[in-house]
Amino acid sequence: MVEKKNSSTEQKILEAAMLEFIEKGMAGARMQEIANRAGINKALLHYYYRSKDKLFGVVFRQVFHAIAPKFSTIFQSEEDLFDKIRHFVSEYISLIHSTPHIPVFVLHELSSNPGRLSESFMDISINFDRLKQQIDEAVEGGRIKPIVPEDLIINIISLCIFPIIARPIIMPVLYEDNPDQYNQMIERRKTQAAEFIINAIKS
Amino acid sequence: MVEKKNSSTEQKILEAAMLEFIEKGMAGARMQEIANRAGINKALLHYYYRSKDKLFGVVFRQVFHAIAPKFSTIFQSEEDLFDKIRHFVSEYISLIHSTPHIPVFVLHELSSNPGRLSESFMDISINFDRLKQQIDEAVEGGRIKPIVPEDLIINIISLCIFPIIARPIIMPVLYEDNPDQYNQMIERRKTQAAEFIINAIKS
DNA sequence: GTCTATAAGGTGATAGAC
DNA sequence: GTCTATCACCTTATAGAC
Repeated sequence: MVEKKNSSTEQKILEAAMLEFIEKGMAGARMQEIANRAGINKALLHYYYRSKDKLFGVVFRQVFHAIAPKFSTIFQSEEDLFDKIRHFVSEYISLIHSTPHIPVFVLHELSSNPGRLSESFMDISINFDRLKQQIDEAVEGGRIKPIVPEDLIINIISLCIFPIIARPIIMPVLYEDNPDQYNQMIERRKTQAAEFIINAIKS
Repeated sequence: MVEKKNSSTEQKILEAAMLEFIEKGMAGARMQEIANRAGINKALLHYYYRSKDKLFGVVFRQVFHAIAPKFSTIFQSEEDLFDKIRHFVSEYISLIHSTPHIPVFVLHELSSNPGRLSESFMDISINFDRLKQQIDEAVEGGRIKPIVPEDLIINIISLCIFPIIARPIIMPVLYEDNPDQYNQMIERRKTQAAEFIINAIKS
């Protein structure tokens, strides 16, 4: 109780920093703009977080965790394989669609900063074991066509994320810049993408 | 013939600028570093291209054109639908794999710069008409399951590009940072991804 | 904890000699 | 065409008052 507005201010800074970093990236973000968004002074940023680098580190870790752990949660469940795919695709498209800029932000920073941010997913250790096991069993049982489990997982995630991060290209090229048509496509995918995958693998 | 090294220097600058911009993005790129890479002086950059902004504009347009027009070339051909998919997937994965940082660069810049770069694909006008027509015909003829042509196109492209741009995450998470395993997966995809798609749609 | 003022260094761009 | 030297501005970070 010693610091009244401490926790609140610290939180406001973090939220402002997320918006700024996600939108502009580490190199394009400005400490002044973060301060403006948080409604406080620039010097306070350095009081709570020592430097731009430190602040970015906190933001990146938090942002990455916000979209990565969802894998484990659903993939580890004991649902039937096909239902698990349906479930995951629907949930994950919704999640990514609600924060569509995060994946490109993460990929861009990992690209520009090879190595430096690697620890960010060291501690995540996403667990695909149960899903891989299910896929192997389904292959051996003849329920689905032979496929390398990792390949199928990559296909599933690709079909969820890419249509959302590629919106700036898809919308003008395929939908004449009509946002409604684009959003309808995304809605449709929440069920159709899973059926596409299931058709692709079932024997 | 008035300017001896003109064309050569201008070209060296452009190539150096591509490397720098693709790696660091517009905000992170440094004119000094571009000059270093080109083996010339910083002032020369401004002699040939007026400003960082102009130089970036030239680079972005050229980079975007390098990966976008491939769509039309293959998609417009008169191959059978299934063979066209096989053909495109193989060619496009090879192309993207050879310059894996371009898609994230393009998406990041389009994200940070909503509107400003829109003209870049105004003049491209990728032509999906023939492919869409083929898909519609295959649906009506009962050769493939009902699907919206745009949805199938998005699926195809997603399965080609995402596994490559997500390498910084896929390699540590799925392959324990082993590049060989990752590269084998990409090689496998050149044929397997097309079969995955064809299985998904064929009746 | 929060502010104003300012230091210290980097960056895009130009002037002018060769 | 190509270089060196330099300007003007912007950005991170800190000092110090309240």
